[in-house]
Amino acid sequence: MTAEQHTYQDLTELQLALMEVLWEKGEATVAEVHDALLEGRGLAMTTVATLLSRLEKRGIVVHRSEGRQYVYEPLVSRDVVCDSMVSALTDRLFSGDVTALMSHLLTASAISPGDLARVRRMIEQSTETRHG
Amino acid sequence: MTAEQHTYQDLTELQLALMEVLWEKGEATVAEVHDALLEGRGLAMTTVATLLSRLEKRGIVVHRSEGRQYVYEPLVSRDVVCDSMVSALTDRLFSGDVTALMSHLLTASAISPGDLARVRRMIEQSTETRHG
DNA sequence: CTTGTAGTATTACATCTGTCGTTCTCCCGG
DNA sequence: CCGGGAGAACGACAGATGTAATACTACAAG
Repeated sequence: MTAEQHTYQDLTELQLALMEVLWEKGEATVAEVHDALLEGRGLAMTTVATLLSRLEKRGIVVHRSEGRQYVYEPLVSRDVVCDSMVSALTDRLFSGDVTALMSHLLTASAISPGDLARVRRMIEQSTETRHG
Repeated sequence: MTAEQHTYQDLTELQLALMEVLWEKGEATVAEVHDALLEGRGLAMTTVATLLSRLEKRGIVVHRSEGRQYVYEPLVSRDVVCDSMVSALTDRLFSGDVTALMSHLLTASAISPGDLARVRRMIEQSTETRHG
């Protein structure tokens, strides 16, 4: 349990949207990210460029030049970000108690019986994996 | 499934800390909140006052005057905030799929066998509650 | 060599957050 | 009636974020 440094890599909705594009494509030019985001939000190209460069300043992505374009590529995996953000929430709201989060999900939240069954199956698998 | 309005009440770590005090005490003066937070962070009284008034502007707390002091009191329950923040995360990271979050918690995260057992018990209870 | 243009770099601005210092006010003790 | 304090009101400032206009640059076509 050497996990004690509080360096959550929390991303906002918009930042996550950009990253999502990079994660999916592996890498992408500013224009490509812009196009991929066009569905839904009408951001200017310069806006996307700004966002991307800020993300780079934070060490979350890097770019290389290709011709006169920048090709961005993620430096952190989706999994790492998920872990980080879920952990942050668990810490903030439930003092780091994962089961408390689970409990919340199972009760307060609107979870359908079908979901419940699926989750139960997941748990069983998890248990087996551990045992075997 | 009429849950489609995106009005998450997301609170930051610090804002949550303030709220935690109010939720615990039911209500509190600025000084009381300040004192309760002193352990760990050394915020100035004015800082706490500012934070609290900003929270009020957002409709999350209210205050009444008592003598020459302000007594703040929460307007939203802890549960509502938890719901909101967990939903926000689920939406952002897993497109609203609660089971995906669960799955993440069961695999990627460090969850102990004991926790797993506890969760399984919770699931069983949940199922029974639904059926019975 | 000139110019249009695609694409990056720079600058800007509003809002939110964390953090106070300073000022204003009003009540208590003398 | 007056001065000191306790506490609220106001204003400030820096950093992050969302959003973009404008300026600059370098290459391709003529």
